[in-house]
Amino acid sequence: MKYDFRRIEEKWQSYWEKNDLYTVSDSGENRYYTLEMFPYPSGKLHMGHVRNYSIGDVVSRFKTMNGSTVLHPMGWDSFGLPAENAAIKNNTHPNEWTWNNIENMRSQLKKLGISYDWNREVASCHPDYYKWTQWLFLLFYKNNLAYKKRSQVNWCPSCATVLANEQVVSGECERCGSTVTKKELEQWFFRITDYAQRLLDDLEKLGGWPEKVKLMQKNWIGRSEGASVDFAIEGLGEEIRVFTTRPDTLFGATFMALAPEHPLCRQIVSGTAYEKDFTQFLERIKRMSEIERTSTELEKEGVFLGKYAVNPISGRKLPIYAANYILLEYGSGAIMGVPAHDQRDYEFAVKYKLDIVEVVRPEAEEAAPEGQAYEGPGTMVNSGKYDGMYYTEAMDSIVEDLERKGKGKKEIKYRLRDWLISRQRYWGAPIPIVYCPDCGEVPVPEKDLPVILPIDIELTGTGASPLARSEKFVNTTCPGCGKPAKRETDTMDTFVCSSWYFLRFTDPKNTEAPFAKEKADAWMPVDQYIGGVEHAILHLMYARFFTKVLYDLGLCSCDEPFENLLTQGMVLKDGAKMSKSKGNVVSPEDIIERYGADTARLFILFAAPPEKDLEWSDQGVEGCYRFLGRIWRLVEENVNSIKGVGGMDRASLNAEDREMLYVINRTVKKVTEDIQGRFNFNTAISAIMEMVNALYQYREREAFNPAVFSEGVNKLVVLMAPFAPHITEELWEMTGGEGSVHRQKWPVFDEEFLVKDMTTVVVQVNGKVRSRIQVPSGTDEEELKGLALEDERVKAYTDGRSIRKVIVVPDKLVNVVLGG
RNA sequence: GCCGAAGUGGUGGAAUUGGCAGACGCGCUGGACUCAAAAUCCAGUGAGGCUCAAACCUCGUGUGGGUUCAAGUCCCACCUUCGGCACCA
Repeated sequence: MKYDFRRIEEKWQSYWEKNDLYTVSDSGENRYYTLEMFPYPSGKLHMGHVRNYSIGDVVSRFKTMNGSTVLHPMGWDSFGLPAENAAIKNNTHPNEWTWNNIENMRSQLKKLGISYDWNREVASCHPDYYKWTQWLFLLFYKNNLAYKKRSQVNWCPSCATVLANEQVVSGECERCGSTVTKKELEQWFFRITDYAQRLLDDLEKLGGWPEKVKLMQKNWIGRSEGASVDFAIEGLGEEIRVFTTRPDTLFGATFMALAPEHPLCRQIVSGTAYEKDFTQFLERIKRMSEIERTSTELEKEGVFLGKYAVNPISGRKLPIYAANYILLEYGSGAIMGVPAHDQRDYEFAVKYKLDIVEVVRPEAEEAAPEGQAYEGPGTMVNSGKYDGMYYTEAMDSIVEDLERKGKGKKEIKYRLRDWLISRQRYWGAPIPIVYCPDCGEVPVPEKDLPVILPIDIELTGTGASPLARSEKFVNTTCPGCGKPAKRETDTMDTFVCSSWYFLRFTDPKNTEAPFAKEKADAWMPVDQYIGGVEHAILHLMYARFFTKVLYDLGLCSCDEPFENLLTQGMVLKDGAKMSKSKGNVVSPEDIIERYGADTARLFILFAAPPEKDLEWSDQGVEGCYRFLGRIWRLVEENVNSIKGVGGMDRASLNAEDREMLYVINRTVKKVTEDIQGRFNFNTAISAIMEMVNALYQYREREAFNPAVFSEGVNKLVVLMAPFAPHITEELWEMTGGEGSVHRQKWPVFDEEFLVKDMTTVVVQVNGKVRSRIQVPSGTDEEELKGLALEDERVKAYTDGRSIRKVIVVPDKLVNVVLGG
């Protein structure tokens, strides 16, 4: 009988479904939560999905077989722009398009044979889900963590929506690549900056996260320690507040620079001869795109505003400029210019012929650079009473003096900004707020949730949000006074929906709350989270933020959502990411059709360790298919010598039987360690391949022991089960196994067979391998040394030469070091 | 510019704590089976030298140095590729 993967895979998939094999109960022992990042339902699985879910499935099945009760759910991150774009393009409705895609992808996932508990499926675009996304918004709102403000925001002209900072990639829209511009709008924000320090500190708790991801988050949060300093403006009752990380260089400040959009600029020039120049400058800056504006290449430029500020300690008068390299959003949008010790200020000072005053002198005279700023450590000069202090000492001292005068204080700034969550798009969770002419901004009462996203709308793809044009949606009554009012028409960023889905999976059908605390506490945190590294900042930071807020408000008992994180590499073809435009896409459907899901999974796990990029190889797939065929034949052709064979009689085992048992047990050990300790599925699979080769050889022997062979085949089928779940079910049944192979206990190795009687010890002379000797295991150092020196091959080298020393590593190696 | 990761045969990759470099797979070569092919099975396969053959010898993990009895692995300098951040004061 041939290996008929189609028949086998269909048979067992329906068996699993009929027998609820993967339905998990909340009350199980040793709870373990495996989670793969839920997909956007684009319509078709790609190889990245296959890789992600195959990894998660091995972990889940392995944990289950090791006695854990495993929660392994799947759902859909199903709000978002592509649905709208596709709907306009194909003249369908986002709702219809999305649900069709979900249908398709679910059936593809089932064909892959992943062990999901489908009873827990959620979709973020379903009212039963987004009701609670809205509920959480209101929770944030009530706790002053959601607020609306007018601000300069990133605007994508093509998507006609605002973007979060995190969604702007080098000045371009993450989604469509259009140049992002700035726009001043009223927008909703989440106060993630309140959590900046905790998000940073708690990275240390995440021992199971890759260092790389933690570092990326750390850089993104961007904590800088420094001081704020207030400079009085001469002839104007105002002060300029600056932020600096180098308060020690206060005496080196020779000018002030403000962001052109800084409100003080207008105030300073208002009604003066400088107003015209400034206005022209500001207009020019505003016309520039985000990329141009923030490019390091851009020449530093500014205009003098006609007034001076006063250094609060030295009393020096500093001309005030508006400068293009100062960002309104960072710090206080203003700086003190210290040309001698900041490269940017230096360039600006050279251009406008401003003074350059050295205040920090490097230890070694020659270390002071020519024609650029010195940003390193040193001793204070030209700084009055601070002269001679080491710069760190001067920092403390100057800040103390500023504090005493009420002109400054220690301060910590973060690069992280508040999270802009409103979008002027249709296909998202409506923000549950009503605007009443009398009561103002009113949250929708909990009992009125969800605010249903209307399905009967018109999508044109241009202009304002489609919701804004839906009279039926917009016009409502005020929950407070009952008079006519208007709904908020912005929807939430889809990252809001995906910031809590892992909690919903613990209690997916709850109609009273987003999730019950006991249920969340029973499963959370996620023991193993798996997904692409592209979410290292956005999703993972937002999910951490949400979890911390929910923890603070008593909704759950964990304050970090993901205990262990595995970031998988990309699937490449010909060295490049698979993409339609490159025409190098390999479709999972085709591979499953030709070789079966087991082969597809096996290849993708075998070709590379999970965190590295994986090069797709059609021939590699063939190889894995051949390997499954080899296992199939090994079992099928010998089924009679496997079935009904009694237990092993240990007393009657010969050396060859023991060698076979050594391989079997070594394989069990290695596969176990490779899966649980390091997720190195590639080496686990290669160890199984070696065992299969050994079993074939053992079977060829005339006097093979059926009990030993049967033992080997039995272990083989169980070890392969997490990788190739269908074929192993069939083989398990064929060899007379009871129940599902996936309900079997994970094998344990027998220490007895791992101890070999004889060991090969390598003998080196001066570090080069010259011989090998067979010795009883555990031979002591002295004896090994003697045996090595007596060896004929070794003697040929040592003859007539003095032996300086002999290094002995028992059971492994002897190195004879010759003198002279 | 700053931060980080990686570089091993023809190829994907092994080598887990400094201890036999190249496991396993792919490809290739030869053989068996076959009328033939496919499939399958068996053997070989880092480079070079020596040899009828085997044994054996030399070189070899991006480059150059170093530490060590012993280095793909540790240290220093550099090159290349990839990823993240980027006028963040």
